Amino acid sequence: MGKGNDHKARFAEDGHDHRRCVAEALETADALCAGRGVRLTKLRRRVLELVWTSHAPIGAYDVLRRLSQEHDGAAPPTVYRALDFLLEQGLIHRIESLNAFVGCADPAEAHASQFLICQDCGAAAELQDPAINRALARSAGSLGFLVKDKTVELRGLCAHCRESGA
Amino acid sequence: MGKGNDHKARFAEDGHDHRRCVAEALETADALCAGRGVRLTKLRRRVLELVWTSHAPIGAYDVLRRLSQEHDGAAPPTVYRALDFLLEQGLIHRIESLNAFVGCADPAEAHASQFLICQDCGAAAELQDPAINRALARSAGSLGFLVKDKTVELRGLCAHCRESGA
DNA sequence: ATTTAACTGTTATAGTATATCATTACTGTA
DNA sequence: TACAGTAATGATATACTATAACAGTTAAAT
Repeated sequence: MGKGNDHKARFAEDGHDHRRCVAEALETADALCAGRGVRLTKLRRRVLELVWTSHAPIGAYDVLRRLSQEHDGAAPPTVYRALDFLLEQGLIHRIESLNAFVGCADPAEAHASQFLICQDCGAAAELQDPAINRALARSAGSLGFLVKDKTVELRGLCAHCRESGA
Repeated sequence: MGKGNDHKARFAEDGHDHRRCVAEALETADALCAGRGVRLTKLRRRVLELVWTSHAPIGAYDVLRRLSQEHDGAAPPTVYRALDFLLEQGLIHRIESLNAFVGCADPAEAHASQFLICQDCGAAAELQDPAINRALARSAGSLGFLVKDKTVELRGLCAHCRESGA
């Protein structure tokens, strides 16, 4: 997961080894948190794993349902606190139009990301297209608007679902 | 904890006559709905007026609170149905990152819009920048993704609030 | 005037998120 | 090691957002 080489969207159907993919994300998170002096506790790490394990963006209450199977007394704040930590550390993203969360493909650098969300298979692909960011920055800048945070979410059909379905 | 949508601010158009602005939006809506053969009922029209009057994005339950003052038995479905109709007709937009609704500045043509949302004054300015749409279309198209719906929301500080405050 | 479809009323409930205070666990320091 | 201070988690309650389901009413078109 180097930083320069990952600007292409990847949908779940690409046939990658998702177990390996999750394991790598967790290792990356361990290293990042250690380097930053913040604590990726057992609970937070497990929530991150649950988010990553889901192919598609997953809701907080779905995380809670899974966590509850192994963790007595898990309650909404248990999950939301962990998710908040992971968001702060850039380890996951929140998808506003779905009220759901997804693992960040490139957590080493803070970044505003863009998502392509397939309405058929539910997968979300993360983009970081500089051309989009340039266009947004130009437009906002021309109005004197100081951008602090961006939400860019495109919903539709991924290439795979276009072919196989509709 | 009521969210208080009594925001003063309207950026990009400081000092406009908002009463007039609302009246014009309602007239436009009347004409559009008549032309389309759909019914802008008294209730729907009043909800549209409440959304426009707020000027900053307003939540469904804030609309409900105001509607209840004049309309016995108003309940969540009362408001959500009206909002759904207005969304379908393109008379309002939903802002995903706020769970709130705002009047559409140009309802005559269906369009995906972009928003600049000021975190200080709460106002939302609607953009329709072709350069942003081109960048989005190119990026999605290059991955074979068929875009059906777009959410573009930039949060930060409007020019006015940048100067006067933070 | 009657039929039919659209709209609204009403109650209940699902889904998403946070406030608050008590308790436990970690970190640094004497 | 013992202690104090801070961070994290437990636990309960509640707020906020949205929809389901069915009954009753109104408007439009025959």
